[in-house]
Amino acid sequence: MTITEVSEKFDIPQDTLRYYERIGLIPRVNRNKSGIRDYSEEDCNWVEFIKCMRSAGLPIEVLIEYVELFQQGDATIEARKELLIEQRKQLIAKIEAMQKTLERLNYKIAVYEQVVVEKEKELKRSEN
Amino acid sequence: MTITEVSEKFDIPQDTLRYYERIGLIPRVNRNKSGIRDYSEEDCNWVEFIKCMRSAGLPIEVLIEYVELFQQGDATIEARKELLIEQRKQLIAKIEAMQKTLERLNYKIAVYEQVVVEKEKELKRSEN
DNA sequence: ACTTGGCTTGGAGTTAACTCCAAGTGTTAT
DNA sequence: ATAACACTTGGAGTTAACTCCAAGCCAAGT
Repeated sequence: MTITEVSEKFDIPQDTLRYYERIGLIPRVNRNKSGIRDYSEEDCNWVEFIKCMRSAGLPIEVLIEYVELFQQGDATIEARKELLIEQRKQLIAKIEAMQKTLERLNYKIAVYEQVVVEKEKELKRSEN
Repeated sequence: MTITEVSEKFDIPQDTLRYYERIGLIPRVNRNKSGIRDYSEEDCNWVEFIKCMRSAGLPIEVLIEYVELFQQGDATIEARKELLIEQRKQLIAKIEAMQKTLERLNYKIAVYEQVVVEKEKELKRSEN
């Protein structure tokens, strides 16, 4: 797959794909004879995985570490697992905080709705 | 309340509190005769509200707009309500995306756990 | 009176995460 | 063969959201 195809498939700018590769957020992609990137199936899986993790706010730094561990082979399986568990913990906390904020927004919106209703009542009263 | 107290109460750096006020993310706080901030009850409520919304990732830009609308009085109630509804929509989407990522992390961790178990079995076998 | 310490302001600096750009190379169409 | 085009690289620029800093003010303690 060319970079253009991958960019379209995952809706990630080409510059971002190159940037991710440069900083080691995805393993290095193979080039063809003329030096142009040729994404393999596995490369695509990495891109998709990273996109998913980034969209949930996992920091790039941590993901780079994960990729580095992965490239060191089986000896780092335990470390990778621990890294993911730590990130899961933080993700759960973030989701919980957001849920709280959501409830607060719901409440605030409900109050505004009530205010609007009151105003309409007043309006009707004054129309008589 | 002094800025030091507010900073400690909400665990927000003083510089951040000043910054929030400077950019209009919270309404201007009154100063005493010698020009020092004296946070009222309402100021504190704003700080707490903004902290909550920011922690859920609502952009500063949008919150500034909310504060501006608020300061324009009752005529903007409908607009404020709409703004909050839009932000709620986006927050729900974000939470859903994060939940998906969480499930994926759970799955990945489970796989790693499985691998670790397999490795242990192998080890035991080779010990015989 | 003088130092200490917390506060003020406006402005500069930092960090994370892109995003853009210039200069250059290789393939394809005319 | 020459233009058009997609791609390459390394490096510079941008954006959001802080974070730090210098210079100065003012009240309290010695």
